[in-house]
Amino acid sequence: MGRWQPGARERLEQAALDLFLEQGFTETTVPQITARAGLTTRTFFRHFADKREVLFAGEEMVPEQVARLMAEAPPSLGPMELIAEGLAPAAAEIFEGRSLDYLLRRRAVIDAEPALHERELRKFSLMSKALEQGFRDRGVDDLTARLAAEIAVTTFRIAVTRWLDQHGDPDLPATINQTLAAMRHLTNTPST
Amino acid sequence: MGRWQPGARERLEQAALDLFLEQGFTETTVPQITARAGLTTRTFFRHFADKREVLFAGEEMVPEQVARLMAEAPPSLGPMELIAEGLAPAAAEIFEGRSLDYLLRRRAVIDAEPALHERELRKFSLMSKALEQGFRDRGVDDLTARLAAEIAVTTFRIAVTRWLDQHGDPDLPATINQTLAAMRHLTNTPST
DNA sequence: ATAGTCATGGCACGTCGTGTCATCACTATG
DNA sequence: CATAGTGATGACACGACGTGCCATGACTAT
Repeated sequence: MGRWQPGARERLEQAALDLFLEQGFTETTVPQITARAGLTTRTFFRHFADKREVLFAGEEMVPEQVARLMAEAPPSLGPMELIAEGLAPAAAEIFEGRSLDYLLRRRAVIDAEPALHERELRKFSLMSKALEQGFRDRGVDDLTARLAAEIAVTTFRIAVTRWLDQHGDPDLPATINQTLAAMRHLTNTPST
Repeated sequence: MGRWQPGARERLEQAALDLFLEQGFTETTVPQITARAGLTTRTFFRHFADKREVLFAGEEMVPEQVARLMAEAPPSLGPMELIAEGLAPAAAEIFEGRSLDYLLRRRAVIDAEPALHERELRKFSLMSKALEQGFRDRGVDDLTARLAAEIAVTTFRIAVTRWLDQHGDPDLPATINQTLAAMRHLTNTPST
């Protein structure tokens, strides 16, 4: 036993998600969240930079995870090969420990609130920055690194959306492969 | 002469951009902006939904512009052809009337403030939604429409970044073409 | 024991953004 | 000329957000 009830951060996340689902993000105040978690308002802002961040906890490690996975990959892989091979493992690591149900409820809250969508876009932007740096570290030129990073994130985002739309079936790796195949088919269309 | 000094909105935009450059976004308060524009705080929020929006005025018409341009394009064009032909004209219309200097100063402010970057990402997201709908209206299937929309926006964003990095030379249409060519080259790389 | 550490509580405060009503110049209609 | 209507702005109160600062109190190390 600790000096305080342990798991304050997790209690805040749980209380916040529940309240957002019950009565909406805007209608939920920080004091309401902390009251349900048995804490005070000031403590909330010690754990999360702002009210929105409570839905994105744990994602601050994504850039580091991406950097590590890219550094571990065989140096011989080109950008598109790395995307094709690395996206599914990366997704598995990012979503590790979170249930499909949690992801669906979280998405429902985010989709209902433009301010939360904004924050989610920023998280993907940070992920893209990490990918871009990873590609550069592998010797890819600046423009290609930037493009490959954006392609990877876009494929990831669209695949996850489709995967959640179908409640997890087919599985995420298969959906990623389908999405990537569609991307290649589209961009390989002749311009004439 | 009107009953009030005309151009309140424009005065607010100008005062805000100047103050953001002088002392930063966070350090600038809305009363400071309105004082410089000769207005009151309440009036600021009648013109802009929040403090960040003052930097994105006029962009609310982008989705409609995109929809119109896509509807006017020859129906025979496939998604990638439409992107290749339509991106430069779209960019010209979106940036019409804004000087390179204005775009550079605006970007400097946005890049210095994550909250503003978030808002910019949301604007691009809305542009993507409009593109996606436009592709669907042209008979493109859902997945391809989504992918094509994201490809278009990504190409647009990266090209504009590169164009501004080089202070406008080469011109934007040429930079768009280069960026799109690099995108095709990357995605056409064999996976083996 | 005693000092140090660290998550939390409590409080004050500035800023943001909204609801509400008043003002006041101009416009339309008689 | 008179009167009612319109629309942008002013003025004020208020709740919520987010931060700075100091106090508390339980655990830890020596």
